[in-house]
Amino acid sequence: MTLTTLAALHDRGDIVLPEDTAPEFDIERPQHIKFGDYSVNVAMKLARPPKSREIAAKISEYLTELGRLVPAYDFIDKVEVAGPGFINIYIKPEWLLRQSQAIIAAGDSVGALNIGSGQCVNIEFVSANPTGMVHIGNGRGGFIGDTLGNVMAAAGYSVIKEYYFNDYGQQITLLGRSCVWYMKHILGIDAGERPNEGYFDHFVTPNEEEEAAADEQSNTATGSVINKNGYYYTVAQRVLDRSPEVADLARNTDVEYFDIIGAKASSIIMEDIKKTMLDLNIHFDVFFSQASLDETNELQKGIELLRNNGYVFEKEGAVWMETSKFGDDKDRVLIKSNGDTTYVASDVAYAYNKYKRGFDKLIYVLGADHYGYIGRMKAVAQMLGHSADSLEILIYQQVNLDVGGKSVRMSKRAGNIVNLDELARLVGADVTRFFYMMRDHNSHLDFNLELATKESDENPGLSVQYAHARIAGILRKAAETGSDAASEAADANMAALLNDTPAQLESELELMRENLRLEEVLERIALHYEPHHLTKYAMDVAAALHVFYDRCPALRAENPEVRKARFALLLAAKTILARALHLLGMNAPDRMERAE
RNA sequence: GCGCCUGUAGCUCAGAGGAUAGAGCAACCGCCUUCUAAGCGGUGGGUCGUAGGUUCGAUUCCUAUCAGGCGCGCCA
Repeated sequence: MTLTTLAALHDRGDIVLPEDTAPEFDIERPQHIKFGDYSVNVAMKLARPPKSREIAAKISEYLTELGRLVPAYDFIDKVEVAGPGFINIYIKPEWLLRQSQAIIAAGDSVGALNIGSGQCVNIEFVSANPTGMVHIGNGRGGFIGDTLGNVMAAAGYSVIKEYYFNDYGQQITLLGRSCVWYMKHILGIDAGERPNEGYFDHFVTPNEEEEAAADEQSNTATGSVINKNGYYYTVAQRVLDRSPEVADLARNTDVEYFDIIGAKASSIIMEDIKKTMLDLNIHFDVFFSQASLDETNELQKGIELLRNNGYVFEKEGAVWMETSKFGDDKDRVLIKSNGDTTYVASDVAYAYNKYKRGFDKLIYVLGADHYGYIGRMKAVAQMLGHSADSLEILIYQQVNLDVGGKSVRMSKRAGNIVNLDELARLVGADVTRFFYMMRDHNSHLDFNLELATKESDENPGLSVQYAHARIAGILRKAAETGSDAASEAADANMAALLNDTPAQLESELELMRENLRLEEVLERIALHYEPHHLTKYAMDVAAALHVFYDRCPALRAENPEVRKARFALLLAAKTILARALHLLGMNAPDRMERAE
């Protein structure tokens, strides 16, 4: 169903197309299968009822003819006109069933597309500063970015996943000062009052101290005693273990030493973050250091480029860029009046660096608190000589804790921050990933830790893995009885299933319809940056598999031809499920072990 | 004050201008001599925040409004 179809009908005088514009229409999958596999609304776009029904009838006749005469259209079973002029197209059952073998043949690359046609895409996500652990809030970008990257790579884009970390500037100094304060406690030196600003664990009260020692979530406790199990205390200890010479520096209060110790602490924290990411199967190709922008002089080059392009001016002793010329709310400072470059200046340099590396598209996955980035960075893209569309910012909404049915914001002050590695340890990486990916990035996420850690029945992600494991179990069983499901499936005659009971055939066709949706789901995700559709899709395939499983025994099929054909369906579904799970960064297990 | 996100079943959420608005969980009723019951079948549950508008057709687009969240630094 294309414009050429319409043109042909126009030429025959069956329908009248508008002279100047190509008609817009949609090909969609109806909600109910009784309306066909595909439905086209072009007739209603061209005219109002009842005229639209006449047009639909003409198109329907034409398509029926095509299906009968043209081999390339022989998948068309029938075409019907319904309602105000819907053209409903039904696919031949046998054709659907036969696709199973193509899916099996595609294997791990099933669903691969070429809509990206090799375009280079840089996806930056997480990018949490190495001054503390990634928690369940700022970790959300990890799942979105990683899954989106996986899907875009499958869709034919050349994808680089990147983590930008800020190892530069005042916060490292602050981290160093905090670290020194803890070191003094460790070394038994008088540490004095705790600095107002910086990175600290919560205190514990004396009677909570023992309890806290046994409880790794001890940062929920507050009191007056230093928490020796607190994260920053342990970081300070690790800095001392690794670099005993800094014990001398800790006695010194000079700022330079804060920077040195801050750098050591930050690299330890960065290692922890990397480990957390690894444990959650969040993969990065590049970890990009902000400090390196200064070392390579790109910080200056970026500013120079903007200056040469005429977007830089001076005001009140500071150097500004005219982002407001490109739709930003206001202009932004690049160099402060004290001579320091701003964080924004680094952003310019970093974008400059990315474009220089040849990326066609820069995608930033950022939290809602970075909303202000959109206008400014799109302006930067244009000032650097690229289109506003070449830079895309995905804003994910905040993650709150769901405590007793109430949404509670995580905060350092409240001491209720839950780290991502804790969550991964409690519920496992696979469930964590699925849980996060069930929601649109635009939606708020209320994280119910209690529920997430509860019995796994409530986690639909496991039902998807179970579907995969179920199939693997059947294949295992087949192998035990000396048969090879794969080779049986390879020479199966899928038409054998057409004699199944209506209920069986229905479930078989439904399974194949779901299997065949993978490509369009991936396309939608890649084009609209909506990776959450993948979890819904995986659940749909799993549900179809479970129904099929209940209705259609394969090993015990009385007819050997039916058995073979069902093996083909099982292998196809297994291929699809494994692919979906892998794109989600999850395991596709061959066995499920009950955690009871 | 201005801008962005959200408001859909008891709960958490899907829903690409289409036909009778869906899923998971929770509740209730069935189904294991069967390839794993982490499953399947069934029942109940909705003024799609509210009010207008555009359209043959609006949960979807526009305007207004209410509610919740976030953002509007020479911080990072």
